[in-house]
Amino acid sequence: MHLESLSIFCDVVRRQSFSQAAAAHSVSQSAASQAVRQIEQRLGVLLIDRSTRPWRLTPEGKLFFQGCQEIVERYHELEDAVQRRQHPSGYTVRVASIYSVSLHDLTGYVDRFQALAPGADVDIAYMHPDQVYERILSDQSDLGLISYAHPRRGLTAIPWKRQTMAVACPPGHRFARLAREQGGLLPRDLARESFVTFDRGLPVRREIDRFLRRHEVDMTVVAEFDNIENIKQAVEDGAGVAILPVPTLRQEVRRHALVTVPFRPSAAGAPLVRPLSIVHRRKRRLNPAVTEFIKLLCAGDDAPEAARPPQGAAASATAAGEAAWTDRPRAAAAAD
Amino acid sequence: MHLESLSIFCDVVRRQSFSQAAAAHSVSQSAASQAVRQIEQRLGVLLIDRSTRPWRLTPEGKLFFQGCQEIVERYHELEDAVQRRQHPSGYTVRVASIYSVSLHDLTGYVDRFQALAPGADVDIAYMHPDQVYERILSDQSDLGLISYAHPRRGLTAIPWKRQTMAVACPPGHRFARLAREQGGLLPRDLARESFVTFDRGLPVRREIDRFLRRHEVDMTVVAEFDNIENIKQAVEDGAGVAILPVPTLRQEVRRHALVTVPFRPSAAGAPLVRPLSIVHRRKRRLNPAVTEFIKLLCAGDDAPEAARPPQGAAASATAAGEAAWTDRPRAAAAAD
DNA sequence: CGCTTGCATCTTGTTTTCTTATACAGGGAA
DNA sequence: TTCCCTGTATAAGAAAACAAGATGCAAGCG
Repeated sequence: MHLESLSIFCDVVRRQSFSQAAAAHSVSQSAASQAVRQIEQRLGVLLIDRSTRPWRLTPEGKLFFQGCQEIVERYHELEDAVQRRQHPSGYTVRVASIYSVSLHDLTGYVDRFQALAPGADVDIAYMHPDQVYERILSDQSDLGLISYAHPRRGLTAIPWKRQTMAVACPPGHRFARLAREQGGLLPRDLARESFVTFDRGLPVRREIDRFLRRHEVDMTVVAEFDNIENIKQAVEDGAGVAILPVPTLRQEVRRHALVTVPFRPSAAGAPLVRPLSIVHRRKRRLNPAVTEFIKLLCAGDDAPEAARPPQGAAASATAAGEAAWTDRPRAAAAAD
Repeated sequence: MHLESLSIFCDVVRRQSFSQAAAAHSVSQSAASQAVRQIEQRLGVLLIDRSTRPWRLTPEGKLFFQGCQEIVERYHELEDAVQRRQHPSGYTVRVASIYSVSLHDLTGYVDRFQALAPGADVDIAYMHPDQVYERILSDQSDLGLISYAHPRRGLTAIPWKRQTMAVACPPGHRFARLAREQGGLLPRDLARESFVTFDRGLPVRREIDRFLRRHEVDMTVVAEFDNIENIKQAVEDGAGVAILPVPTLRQEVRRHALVTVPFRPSAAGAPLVRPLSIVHRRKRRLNPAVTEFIKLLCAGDDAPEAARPPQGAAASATAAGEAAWTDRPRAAAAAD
């Protein structure tokens, strides 16, 4: 019997809901249903009486639930204990992040985390996305922060933030005035504008192109880079405008080197956002500090900038890791 | 994490041997090795220090072993408790057996079992092998006793007995004298003899034919039946001789209706035996009484007749169910 | 030294499990 | 009632996990 199945069963009982338990365990509702059924079949006993609505535990179900709960808990404690013995005291959470997750974003979390878990330490390193994947897979880091996370063999990703993207231009650009006067611009205002953007093949570039195509806007690409810093520099130098995640422009905006011009809400389709994800090794138990840190990252969406969806969709955030995708074979890494 | 893996780990530790633990759990040594390794990988901790010989538990391994042992045990007790609640008291072990496992064989076991477990009851029904499979799969019986068990979807078989086969003939037959004078006959003595045997297509028939072919003996088949009773009757009636499992001839020998003539040990290949197996539903927890009964059947090889291999090969018989095969898709059922 | 024993690893075929899509049932609203 | 909505079960196909056998490798032993 799979301990994970037992855990799901317990969660189903506690929440009185298959679907919620499934979400909390990052599996489909179907999988939760099947997990419970599998236990029942193995035991040859009905644990849940589904004939009544809402369903209830059978007497056997109650008995099993109580025992299960304790067994699952004990096992988790055992794993903790074993891992704790290895790293005798004070965990270090090793985070590998892409450059463009600004330091500023993270320090807040780190401070809160260290307040929360005095013994623990967070060690953040910034690097190219390929290296992030690399370090996670080679177990040099516990967590990775990347954008447009692409499922990969041996990795699990948890959605983290969705950064809205906006047009960046020099303060003197006509768009800057447009932003002041109208509060933003429409996609079609970009038509035939000089455009500094990402290399083809990067996921972010594909997203931007899709966005422009959707709005039937044709821009003039004057330069392509594989990283945000170069793009910002080019825009500062007057090469043209760019579409970038707003939070990455904080510094330049503050020192008035660049201006962000948001898109005004437009009819056609979703706004342009850059999804950031937390990735970690799959099939690998994360130590308690890491789990805690993930929980903090996800829960603490009272974070400064992240563009949150208006409401809803945030429901059922319980365990860190709900709604994670897990890998699928083969994927091409890409910088942005 | 698979509870079975934890259980294997515990067993590996207790026996200080991967291979023995594997055998006790009816899996390959490879599987045991991988199970332990999987735990280690998940924990990111080495449980067994393999650098020394014999290997030893690491400190983490010791810790984990202690906890594991208790968790596994607790879970088993929980399953027991849940199942016990369903069948409030006194189990009935429902056995479905082919006709040719003589009643006599079983009553001894049943008596011993009832002495051992006063509350329990054994309910044996005799039927055609197809029906045995049927009843097991449809959960009408807990255990099945069949010969030449063929892997089937959803079934697990545990080797039980190996009945030596011998020639059966009427007391007046020349073979009877041969048996008295020489203690048995050689396969080639059968050449051109009138032969009553099983239907083509039955596993037992194929075995017999293979045996005769191996010894380059050509017999004259005068009748074919799909069951032992008819064959015995035909031999009694003087239709010819037959090759049958010795234990199935007990009654006829006692009342001097038939004589068994064993084969004298001969060079070419193994002796002719009929393997009997205990089958049960796979992926299904057997209740304690059933487990106990299986253990009794397997351990109690102090049984009257079964032809045991001289020595060795009986090693490592610990848990009931060592060296069981588990199903493989599709199989043709056959009577014998 | 070569042999035997015991564990690890690789490969391969099968089984299991997961996901998506869809069906179905009960409860509530129109 | 009838329709819709919510929540769970089921089906089918795809993906992952698993197990067995073959083989490799290292240590003990004659």
